Formats: sequence, C-alpha cells, structure tokens
Amino acid sequence: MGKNLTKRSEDYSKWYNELVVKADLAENSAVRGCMVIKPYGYAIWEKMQAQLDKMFKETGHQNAYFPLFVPKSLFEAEEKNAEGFAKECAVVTHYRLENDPDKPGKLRVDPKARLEEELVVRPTSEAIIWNTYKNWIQSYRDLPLLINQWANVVRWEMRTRLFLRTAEFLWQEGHTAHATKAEAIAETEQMNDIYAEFVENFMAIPVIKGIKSENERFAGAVETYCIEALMQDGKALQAGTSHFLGQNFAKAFDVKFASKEGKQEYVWATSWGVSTRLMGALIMTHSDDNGLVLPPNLAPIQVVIVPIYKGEEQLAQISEVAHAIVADLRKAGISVKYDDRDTHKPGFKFNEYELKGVPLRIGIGPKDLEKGTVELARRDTLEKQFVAKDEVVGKVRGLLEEIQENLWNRALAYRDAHITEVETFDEFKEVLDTKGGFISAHWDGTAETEDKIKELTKATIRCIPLDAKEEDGVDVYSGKPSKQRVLFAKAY
RNA sequence: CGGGGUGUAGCGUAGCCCGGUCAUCGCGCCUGCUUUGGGAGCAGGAGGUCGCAGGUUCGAAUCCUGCCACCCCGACCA
Repeated sequence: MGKNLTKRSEDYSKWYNELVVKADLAENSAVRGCMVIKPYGYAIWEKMQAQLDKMFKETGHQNAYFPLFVPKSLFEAEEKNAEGFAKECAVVTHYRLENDPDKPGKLRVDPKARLEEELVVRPTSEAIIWNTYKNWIQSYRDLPLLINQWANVVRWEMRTRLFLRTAEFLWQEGHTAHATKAEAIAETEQMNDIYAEFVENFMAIPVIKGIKSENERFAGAVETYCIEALMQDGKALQAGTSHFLGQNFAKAFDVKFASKEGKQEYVWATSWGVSTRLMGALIMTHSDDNGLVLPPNLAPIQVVIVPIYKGEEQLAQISEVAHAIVADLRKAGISVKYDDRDTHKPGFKFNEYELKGVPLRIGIGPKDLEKGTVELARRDTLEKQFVAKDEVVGKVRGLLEEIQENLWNRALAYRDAHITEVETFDEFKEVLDTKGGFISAHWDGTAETEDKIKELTKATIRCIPLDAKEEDGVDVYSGKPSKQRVLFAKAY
C-alpha cells in the first residue's frame, strides 16, 4: 500500500495511473498494451455489466456469443469498416509452433503451418455477426433481430492507458437488424438514450448526447450517435456510441428478407457499444487527491466497518455491536464489510478505504460502546458524525442516496461550468489553453475546417448536440455561414 | 516509424562524467516487544544475474559495441 498519491493538480496523468494501481483496480500486464483488471476493479465492472444487461433485456435484447477470429475475406467485405480498422488489427497467420532447431529448448513458429487464410482478431464484430445473420434472416417474421454480445476485442493501439485505451478490452456490442429504416434509427436512438441513462443515473456522470461529424463517425456507419463526458482535467471522453448502419452491412453480406408484400429487401442495421473505458470515466470524474470516489450505486463495498480497540476483550465487545449492524445493513440490501484484521491499525484502514472509494465508513470504538453510538464518515465530503446505534441503518440508507446525488451534482456543476461559447478563433484557442472543457462554437459543416482546427489546436468536434438550437452564425475558423453550434474539445 | 530518454531488490531510487570496501537510501516484506479514535515506534532480519550479450582492463553497475525492453513527444487512436 502506497503513501500519498501525486496531486491531481500537479500531474493529472500520473495521478490517474497511480490511483488505478493503488486503489487495486488494474495494472499493466506483461503483454504489451494490455491490462490486468484486478478483483476490486472487476467487481465494479460486474456491477456495471449487471445493470446494463438488465436494461438491454428490458428493451427486448438477448445475449449471444460470436467467434474471436474473423477470416480476412469476411473482415474486408464491408470496405469502409475494414479500412477504418485495418491499421490496428492483430492477425493470426500460423497455427503451430515447433522446436527451434537452432536454439535448444526454444520454440519457433512452424513455417509449414501457415494458414491458408489469415484470421483477424476482432476489433469489432460486425463482419462475423452479419455473415452469421445472413443465415438467420429470411422473412420479415425474423425481424427485428436484437442481439448483444459481451466480449473482448483487440485494437493494436500505438499508445495505451489503463482502462482508457488498451490493446485488448472488454465491452458489449449490440447488433440489431430491422425491416425498416425508421425502426433502425429508433433503435439507434433508444440505445444511445439507454447509455445516457445508465451513465448519468448509475455512474453519476453527466453526458451530452449528440451525433458525430463525418470525420469522427464509425467506419461503415451512416450516422453515429454518442454520449460525451467531461473529465476533471478538461478533456472530453467518448463514453458510448450507437451507430445507425443503414444497409451497408446488409449489402456487404447479402442479408435480405422477404417483406409482407413478398419483395426481397435488404435489412437495416444498428450497432452500439460501451467498454471498460467507462471505468476510466468513473475514476476521472469523481476521484480526488485521497483516491477513488465511487458512487454508491456501483460500489462493491458500500459501507465498511472499522473497529477501534485495545486488547481482545474490547474487540469482542465491539465485534458484537458490529456484527449486529452488519446483519441489519445486509437485511436492508446494503453491501457491508467488517474489517477486523488485527494486522493493521485503524488509521491505516481509514486511508485504505478512502483510497478504494468506499462511500461510507463506520468506526466503532470504546467511546461508542459507552455512548451507544458509532462514527459515520462519508467519502465524498470526508465529513464525520456520530449516530446512535439504533439509527444506523436509516442513516446509512439516507446517506448513500445523498452521496450518489452529491456526486452527480458536483460533476454536473463542473461540466456545466466548462461549456464555453466562443465567437472567434482567438477566443477558441484562449479558452482551450486556459480553461479547457467543451467549446461551443459555430462550424461550417465541412471536414476541411474540422481538420484544420484539429491541426492547429488538437481539438476535435466531440459531437453535434441533439438538443442544439438552430442559430445563425459564422464558422469560428472559416467565417462561412453556420446554422448551429457544435462542441469542440481535446479528447482522450 | 521519426525525435528524446531510461533500465540497479516487489516498488521508487543514489552511484555512472572521473573504473578499485559502491552495491546506497526510502517504501514494502519477515521476527520480537511496545502500540491501536487518521497511513505506529524501536530493535533485529531476509531479499540484487546492477536489462541481455560481447569487448577493453589486473579489475566494469561505471568505458566501448551490438541487441532487448520500457517511458515521454510526434504519427496513430470509429
């Protein structure tokens, strides 16, 4: 267990990396660009998974699983999609190793075991899934097909960061097929809404719903919807995407159905996904210099009880009180841990659970035994109060709700304070350099302008907000006419 | 793939310029005693192919050559 973290304000990246490692969430693995998610980090991910899965099922989706390997010929079928991912694909070319004749005890790739056709390790599963859907869809009666997959994917990134960008990551990807364009668009929007609802209500992270510019659109999509969040260092993070794929994949994989009228038609498609990157968003949105801060809805341990004692006799007395509280809290559906390890002092435990972001801590010591109280400390504000033993459950329940709400309000206030409208390019650069955050500016709608701004400032269009008002103006860079503002930011 | 940098114990490091009790210090780990309401103190202890392979030298963590790995800045990143 480490001592103090690097301060957020001193070096944000260092703070983030240290926090991920010291809070026991994940660490870099021996495999280049890959990450080991540790049990505590995985427990948080499981909570996120469970909630998302529930929401998918409530909207009629089912889970399935498709292969990790995609034959190259299938991968390249949808040309834009293939081109978009080509530069970051891991490719399997051989299927056997053999003893190396030159180096005893070592192995080498058997040159005779070259695959006739290379296998691409999926960077996303559209190709293999649509090749499968071809056989599943014949009639309008087979539609809509609403399927989700929980899986790992591999993208050979040049540069990686724990949770935010790793060569292999865990995610869910939904792939749906519909009889009509309108229905597919409705699905795309519905899933983007579900993502927003999940991220806001469970993760307490405010997001902006929008659509991507052509430059930032998913390779092979007609339209990409997204939710964009703002991190504490003023950079934006794409938290989830939902794509309307039109008939691109249906045409590439020849997926047709017989309509009610008996005509052969191509189906309409969507795909949508969120990944373990959300863990990064969670960490960067709420945490502070003392460590992780978890929203109660996602905390694997919501309450920890730490005994403060001298001698075994006193510990026994305190444990009696503690066990009763544990039982009561569990009955109320609250996850609680009683940490009676005698190998660490209370002060050490206080700091450890703060580092791990446990929302509430209960301390029980000799003074409490006398007075019939416990000490209740909340992680978000670090405030402490004494509470009568009998009132603990009610108080805890109330505080967990309050903390969830407080985290949301804090994040929302920060986010809203970091959306800045600018009219000129000088202002644009000034705000980007000094304040960061989202910059709301007019854009002429061309990729050239977007590229130029990116080149000059490193900021990209994060999204065209769905709730943007029509407003005449001129492009912040080109001076050409514009109908609405879009959001620019530096992004992860 | 371009530009820069770094490899010394589980982690973080000193030493390298100027070769010779230099393998240093902190955290962590182990044992014992005292401690326990905010990261304990004292005493003792374990742990290292100094990234790898060559070379120079009486002698290399230190100098030279090659290789490998990692980091940072670019490029790349729906």
